Amino acid sequence: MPYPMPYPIEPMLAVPGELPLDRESYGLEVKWDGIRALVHLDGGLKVTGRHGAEYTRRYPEIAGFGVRNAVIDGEVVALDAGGRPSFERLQRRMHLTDPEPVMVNLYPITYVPFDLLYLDGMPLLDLPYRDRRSLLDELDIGAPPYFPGGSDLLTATHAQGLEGVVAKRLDSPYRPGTRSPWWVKVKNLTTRDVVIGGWKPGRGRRAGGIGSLLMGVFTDEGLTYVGHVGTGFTDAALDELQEALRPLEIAHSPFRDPVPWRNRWVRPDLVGEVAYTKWTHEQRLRHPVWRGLRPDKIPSEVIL
DNA sequence: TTCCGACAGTGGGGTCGCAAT
DNA sequence: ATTGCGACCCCACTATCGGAA
Repeated sequence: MPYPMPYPIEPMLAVPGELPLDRESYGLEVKWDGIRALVHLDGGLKVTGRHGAEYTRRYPEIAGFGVRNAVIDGEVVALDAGGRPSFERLQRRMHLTDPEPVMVNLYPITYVPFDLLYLDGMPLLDLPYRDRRSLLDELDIGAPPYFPGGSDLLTATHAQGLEGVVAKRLDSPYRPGTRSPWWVKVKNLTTRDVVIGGWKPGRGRRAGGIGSLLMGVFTDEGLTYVGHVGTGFTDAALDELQEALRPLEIAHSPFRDPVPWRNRWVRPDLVGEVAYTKWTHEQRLRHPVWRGLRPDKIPSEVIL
C-alpha cells in the first residue's frame, strides 16, 4: 500500500559554515550554482521550487527520467561555455514561465539530481542520507558522484572556479523545509580591499543612515566602481561608519564611471575589507559582505 | 540559565517588464 | 527613446524571540 506523497515538498536547506572536522561522518557534494528544484513524479510530472512555486512549464528540459513514481531533489543549472554552472546565464530563463523554443535552445538548462525523497510511493525521508544516495544512484538518472568519508573536493572546486561544497551527514534524515546543521555549505570565498567612494541611504530600520557602501578600486583611468556592499555590518558598525564618513562628504562622484542609484559621495580616503564569491560579467563583486575598515591600508594601493 | 532555530528585515547582483519621463 | 523602479531568482547577514537543552 503506497503512502501518499505530499505536494509540494519544500527542500531541506544547509547552514553556512566550515568543513566539519570529523570528515568520516559526512559526504561531500559539489555545490551547484542554480535554482533549487524538486521533481515530483506520480504518473504526471511537476517541478517545484524553494517555496512551493511551480516551474514545470518553465524548464521543459526536465523529463521523467523513465522513473514512474518518485520525488527527486536537485538543482536547475545553466552551463557556460566552459561547462561551469552560470547563474547569470540561468537568469535569462528564470523569468520565462512559458519559454519560446528559441530561448530553450539558446539557454538550455540541466537538472542535477542529488537526493531521493520518495520512491514507488515509499517515503525515504527517515532513511540515512547514504542510503537515499544509494537508491538515487541505482536509478541511474545522472546524479553526480558524492564523496563519503571526506576528500579534497573543496580544493578541487576552488581550482575549477566552482561555488563550493555541501557536506551532508551520512546518517542524517531528510527534513523538508528546515535549515539543518546536518547539511553544511562551505563556499569558496575571496577577500579583498576596497575604497569607499560613497554610500546609499538606508530604508526601514536603516532610514536616516547608511544602507550600503559604494566600493571602488583604482585603475589607470581612476577610481572604478565595483558594487555596493550592504550586509555584514552590526548596527554599531554602521553608526561608526556614519561618523567616519561625515567629514569626508563631497558634492560629486569620485568614480570615473557611472554608479547606479541615488548615492551620497565621499572623498575616497577610507579602505575596507570585503568578502565575495566572484566577479560578475559587469565587473562587480557578487555577494559582497563587509568585514571592516582597514585603517592600515592606503587607498591608492587598492588596485585591480 | 544559556543556546539554538525560525523568522523578519535589512542589504547585494543581474535580467526583464512596465511605468514615468 | 531613455530612465527608473520593482519583481523575480539567487544570496549574506543581523536582530529578535521563544522554546529546547
